[in-house]
Formats: sequence, structure tokens, C-alpha cells
Amino acid sequence: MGTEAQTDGTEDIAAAAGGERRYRREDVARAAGVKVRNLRYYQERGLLPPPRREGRIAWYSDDHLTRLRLISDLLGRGYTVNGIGELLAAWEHGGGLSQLLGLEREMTRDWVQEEPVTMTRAELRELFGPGATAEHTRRAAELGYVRLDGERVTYPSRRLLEATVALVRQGVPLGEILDAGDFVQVQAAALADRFVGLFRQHVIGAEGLGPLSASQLDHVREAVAALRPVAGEVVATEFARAMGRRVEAEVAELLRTEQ
DNA sequence: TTTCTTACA
DNA sequence: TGTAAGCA
Repeated sequence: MGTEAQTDGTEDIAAAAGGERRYRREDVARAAGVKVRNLRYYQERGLLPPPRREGRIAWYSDDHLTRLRLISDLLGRGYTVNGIGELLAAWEHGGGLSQLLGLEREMTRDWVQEEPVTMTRAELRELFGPGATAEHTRRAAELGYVRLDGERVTYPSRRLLEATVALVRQGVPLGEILDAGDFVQVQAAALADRFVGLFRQHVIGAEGLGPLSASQLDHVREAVAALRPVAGEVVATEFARAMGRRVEAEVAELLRTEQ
């Protein structure tokens, strides 16, 4: 009972002095809505950096708290502990602000610094064969996959061009490839919305959207930069997994019907 | 005694 | 993920 009258463990004095808030093991866990036991588990799995030690007590910071919240949120969304570990590693990798900005430039750059390929419409027809029509070209331009300039056609991305040609040679109709591209663009926009929503909720959320101080603004800017590689990693990972599952199912189906 | 870890179920 | 027992 006497223990009840003691401190709640957070160091408000330190916080008021501009220092970082410190939490005891039990306090971070409660604040983040996870069990103390799992706190340790996340640490073991490398999801959570170790706390600062002071004798036998472990001190956790606000960074630990935010990360814990992220972990438990992601877990709630069905991500595995391993998956989250990879995401966090990716996040960490984008760590320093300069590196983040580097990554940001990388991701913002159209088609990731690829050499454009220019050809005439005639060459284009030859490349894609009889399946390619002017309508296809028009749609591709609409989707931003090519730029049209009179008789000349420019692909900003050689890789994308080669991938498309390969698909066409495999027998996939050009029109459907363009449909897929369209679909991907729409889905990508939805994904981006989703991530920005997450971000707004968890990074900006608590403080609301009042006027931000310079340091808060820095925090937000940094978090936005950090979001990019993480979001990219999530999407890439999930896409790879989904493709793996689909292909596996497809192969299984083929094997089954051939028996 | 409390706080945390180890180890096992 | 719970928990009993050991440790500092």
C-alpha cells in the first residue's frame, strides 16, 4: 500500500528541464500497452534497443516508448516479429539525417537514375511486334511510362522498357500490361495514403496539429524522411511475400491438374 | 526488498 | 507468453 504513494516512475523534473523523460521498465510497458514480459522478448529479438542501465534498474527513453508503440501497432496489424525486425533495421539503416536525405533523393528521382531510351514509333512497333497499337502508346504516355515527341518515343526507364518487352514476348498482351500498370499506380497511391495516415496518427497525432515549434518541425521532417524507406521496405517485403504465395499456389494448382 | 534475468513449461 | 527461482 505504501508503495502506491511513491512516484509513478516518470521523471517530470527531468522533462521540465528539457532533458529526456525516463521510464522504468514497468512504466514504458504500461504507456505502450504491452506486457513487461514482451518488452524483454522484443529486446531479445532486436526490435527494441537495450535500456540504459543504472545499477539494477533499466531506464527507458521516449524513443523506446515510441518504438514500442510502433511495434505493438504493427504486431496488431498482423506483422510478424521477424518482419518488424526487418522493417526496423531498414529504418535504422536510413538513420542519419544526411543518409535519409540521400535515400529521399534516390526515391524521389524518376525511375531511379535510369538512362532514357529514345526510338522512333516505327522502331517501337518493331520492338513490340504487331500487338502494339498507337492506342497502347497513347495510354503508356498517359500513365507516364513513355514520353511522346512527334515521331520519337522516349522511355525514361530502360529497365521498365525491357521488362515490358519481356512480358510481351512471354505472351502477355500489351493492353493488359498497361492495365496492370494503371492498377499498380492506383494501389500505390492508396498505400501512400495509408502510410501517411499511420504517420499522422502516431507521429503527429498526440500533439495535435497546432503551431509547431522549430524542434517539433525538425522532428516531423525527420520522421517524414524516415517514413520513406520504411514504407518502401514494407511494400517491397509484402509484395515479395504475396508474389511468393501466389506463385506457389499457382504451381501447386498446375501440378494438381496435371496428375 | 525491489528490479531484472534466466530458464523452463 | 506465464512464471518460478536466482541475482545484484
